[in-house]
Amino acid sequence: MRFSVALIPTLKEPPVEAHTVSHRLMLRAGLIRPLGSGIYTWLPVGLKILRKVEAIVRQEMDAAGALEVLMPAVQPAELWRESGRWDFYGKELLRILDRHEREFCFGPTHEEVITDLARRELKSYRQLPINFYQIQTKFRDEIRPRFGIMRGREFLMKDAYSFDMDAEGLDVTYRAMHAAYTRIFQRCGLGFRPVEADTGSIGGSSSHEFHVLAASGEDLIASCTVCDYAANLEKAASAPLVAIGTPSDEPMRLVATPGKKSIQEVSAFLNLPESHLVKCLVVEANGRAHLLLLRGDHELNLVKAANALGVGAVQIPEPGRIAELTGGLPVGYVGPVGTALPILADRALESCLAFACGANQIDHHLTGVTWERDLPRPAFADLRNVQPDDPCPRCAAGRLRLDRGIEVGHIFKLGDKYSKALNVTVLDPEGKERTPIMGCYGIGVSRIVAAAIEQNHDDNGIIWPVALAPFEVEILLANPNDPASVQTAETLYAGLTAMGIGVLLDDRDDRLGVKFKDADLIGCPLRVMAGGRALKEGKVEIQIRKGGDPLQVPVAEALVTLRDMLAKLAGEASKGIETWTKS
RNA sequence: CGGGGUGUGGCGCAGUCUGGUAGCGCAUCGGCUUUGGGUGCCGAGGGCCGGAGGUUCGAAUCCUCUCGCCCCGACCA
Repeated sequence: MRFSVALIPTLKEPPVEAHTVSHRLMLRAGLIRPLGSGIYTWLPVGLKILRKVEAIVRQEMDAAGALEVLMPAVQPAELWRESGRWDFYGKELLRILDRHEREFCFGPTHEEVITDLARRELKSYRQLPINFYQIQTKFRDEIRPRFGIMRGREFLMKDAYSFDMDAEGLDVTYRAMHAAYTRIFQRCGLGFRPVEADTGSIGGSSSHEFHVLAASGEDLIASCTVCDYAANLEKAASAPLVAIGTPSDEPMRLVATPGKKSIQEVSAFLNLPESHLVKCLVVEANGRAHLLLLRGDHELNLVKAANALGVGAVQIPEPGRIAELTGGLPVGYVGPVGTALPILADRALESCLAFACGANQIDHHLTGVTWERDLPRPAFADLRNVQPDDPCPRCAAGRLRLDRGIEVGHIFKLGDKYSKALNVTVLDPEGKERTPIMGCYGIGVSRIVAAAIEQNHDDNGIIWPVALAPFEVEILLANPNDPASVQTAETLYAGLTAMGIGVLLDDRDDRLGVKFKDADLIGCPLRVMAGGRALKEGKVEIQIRKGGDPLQVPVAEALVTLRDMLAKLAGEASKGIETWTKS
């Protein structure tokens, strides 16, 4: 591509609303332009990157035996009523009416459509297992779109849906998808990590998320410093903690704590570490109030709480509502001793010797509270978020660390939720009707582009991994009015193109400084200077975008050198990944 | 959805409080200059000041409504 005739509208300054690195750089490098909240046009260079990701995903899905289809983006409400999701899905679902006022939605996902296809086309166990995928634009009307492409409303997604006869078959398919995803992210040159995820209310047996590790990631993931254990924060567990607490021969005592409500305040006032306090949280689940107990220095995990209480979700009531539920108690003094509410305590409290907590009396706390002596042992469950340095639940030696990640892939055993609701059956070898079980597997194709930038950039711009770069090489034509420079640049351009290497030729009649700045911004892995100082000695200058000293090579050797350097860069990228992923 | 902010040429902003008919930088176009890190100088084009209504002799500026966009909130009692 020639810069002079392309549309690559780079910007010195991005619009104010862009805050995250990838959003700013995508706008500045001329990859995308916004059209509305959370919706973007992909400009020529941006689209090249998107297509590279798409090609890698497609190749690996095909290699894993999945079959590509393309389903409608617009789906009839009828189908969603059948699965029960029309009323359940909420405002994220963009609902539209056609000219006959019939209801449709713009698909945020395609379980219904694929399951409908399956019930029409799948008749026999001989057709199974089968796995369909598509790469398609989705629309989810996010509460708050942000971070540009990262959390847009419209986005490009690869989604796949598998059908197996039984759980053993699904296991095989699931593992194949796990392996395919690993290859996809490796080939993209990204530092990533597969982590265990909560299966939530759908209740499947397995779920993994694939996260690109980046400081700006929206999600927290926990991983063991020794073994392979890794899970997202919703799911991550800890091995039992060592017992802490004050000696238990102290009697329980009522202490006046006027105006001291927060754990921090009470801890300072009573001169006790926060870990020796118990945090008492009133929550509501399916209209029933519960008292949840946590160690003072621990945080409640709402997903775990919902799982432990066997409900879809738990709510934190407003302070006024809490007062109603506790007989007029202001928040801060609620406690487990003498409460009428059912109690569920976090596991970390199981071994607590004695603790301080609210006294169910305004401006008072209890100290030296001891299980059995002062109150019966409640039910225990894992309710908290793990913290850095918690012991690993898998191995004896490991400790957990927390990192930020961007979720770019998710694989999930669905079970028979949709195949049952839409009545998919196939005949088994005995001629009996059976309901296949499903898995679903998503990749945020457009999100990968943003995630790659979050992970690979410097102050001057993007640094593309070779596999995703819109062009592997950018040629800077030093001076378009100098015939020798032009000839060198054109020869390189033709040569690289003939070798199948993507190349951007900056042939604009502009100052070199401008070209340098734009080249850094756009971030092609290699930059070649045609003309200038080097050419006076019959050489071109090659610069690796990642850094290092520029290399001077004779013009005649330039093509071979560039090809070899690219191969080396691509190789380094995938080697780096192996050390990241461990497993 | 709740709270806050903001809307002035393509981008970044000033002007709004204290009403008098719109300005700066970048970008664009023309000319000269410069030519290894966003050159310098001269000149030009481009804005019904988000929209509607109102107050006023007069509204970017004041009032009402409306739309867009951005930020914060949905654990720490």
